[in-house]
Amino acid sequence: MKTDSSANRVYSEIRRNILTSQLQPGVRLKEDAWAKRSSVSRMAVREALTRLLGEKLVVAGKKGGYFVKPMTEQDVHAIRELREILELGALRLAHKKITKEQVATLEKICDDFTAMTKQGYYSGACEADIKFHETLMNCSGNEKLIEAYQASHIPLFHLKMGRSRLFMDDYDLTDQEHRRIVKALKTKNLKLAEETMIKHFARGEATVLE
Amino acid sequence: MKTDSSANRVYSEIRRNILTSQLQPGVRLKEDAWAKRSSVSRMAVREALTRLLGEKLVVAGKKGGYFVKPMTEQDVHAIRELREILELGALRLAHKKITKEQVATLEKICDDFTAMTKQGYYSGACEADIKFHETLMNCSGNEKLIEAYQASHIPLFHLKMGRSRLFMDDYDLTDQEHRRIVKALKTKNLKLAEETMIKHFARGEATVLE
DNA sequence: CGGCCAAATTTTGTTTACAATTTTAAGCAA
DNA sequence: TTGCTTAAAATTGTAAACAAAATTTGGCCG
Repeated sequence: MKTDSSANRVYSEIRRNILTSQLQPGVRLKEDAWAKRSSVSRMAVREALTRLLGEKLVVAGKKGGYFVKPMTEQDVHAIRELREILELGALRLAHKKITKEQVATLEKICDDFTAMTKQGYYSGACEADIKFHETLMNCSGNEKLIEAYQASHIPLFHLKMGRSRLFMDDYDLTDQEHRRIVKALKTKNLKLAEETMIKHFARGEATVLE
Repeated sequence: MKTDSSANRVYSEIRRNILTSQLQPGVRLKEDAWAKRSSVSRMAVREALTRLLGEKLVVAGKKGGYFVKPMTEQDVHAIRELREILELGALRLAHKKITKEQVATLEKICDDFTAMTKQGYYSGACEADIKFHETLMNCSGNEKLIEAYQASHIPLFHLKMGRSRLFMDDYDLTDQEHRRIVKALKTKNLKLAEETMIKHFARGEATVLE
């Protein structure tokens, strides 16, 4: 498949819409509607939708048709558990092989996070938060682990988290915890990094459940 | 998509062929050839292939066409690491919530494994081995974790392992380790279960690298 | 003999058309 | 109004046809 094929274009467009919650879970994705909207043939849309089916971003109705995959409360909890497993795993791998440059990148992201929260750019801060964790995953150096992380659709989960994070206190704590994790990695203190990350996630869940 | 649609049929067929290594990594999957072979239209095959693209079981060539995803030596290592992360995570969750019935199921699979190795059914034993680990994942009760495990295409990895497992000694050790893990879960000895599983995987890698 | 160019073939990308199914809407009687 | 039946519309599933691109083939020249 060439990267500029029409099927690929509409695939990217629908995917982005789902991942940014422009498309609500459960809504039906009509082939003709997307074909007209994206100025491609209906078959291109079909291809895009079956590909997203493979990625488990959409589900197929028993009587035909595709729907944005719904996310239950149970899913939110399951994804949080999975995220913890994957990120702690990545942390242990990163601890062994992280480079100075990678540490610097993480520190830069922390600074960005701080700056944006101070100036009231909360969506931007949320993006920096996501980026922090993605970068940490990359530091694991394990391509399959990174794939698994991406396939678990953290952005969707993170959005749900982000919505409930309304207070300034939470941003400050998040910032401190991120920085403590980086520092622990820098000083090869795996134990501290692990403990901080576990607390980080636990607090995240508590915040959501409030 | 109805479950008996032609696209779904050919999807299942190609998928099974990849997962059982009937189709070698890297080979090109020609639409017309599969259309004739499966007596469906070419578009149905295209759908199947794009869905498999979403599942990352095939890759798209830059100049078009689909190919069975190749697996490098590096991938084998990465998947082993990922597997360890996911299975240890599942073990910790299972430790908290495993039922008597689930323990019994695991014990039954161990017995099957023993019986088959004794009688020389080594492919069967390999299947029982895969089943043991899949069942363990199920005991975690975390649907997303199970999905991640399945999406990591362990069967392909396991086949590579299985090929190198030529000696009877290895089957015996595998059997013992499986049983020790089940016993540890039964007696709520998480520490022992973890240690045994870590050793189990370490030995697995060593066997392959020989 | 080997490399290179062009024609022929194969293969994929895209569109259109049609059939089958499902959903929606309308009419009608209780 | 409500529930049922049936017609109409919308939507998906399937196939065929065509265009574009890539691959192979075969011959030509050095």
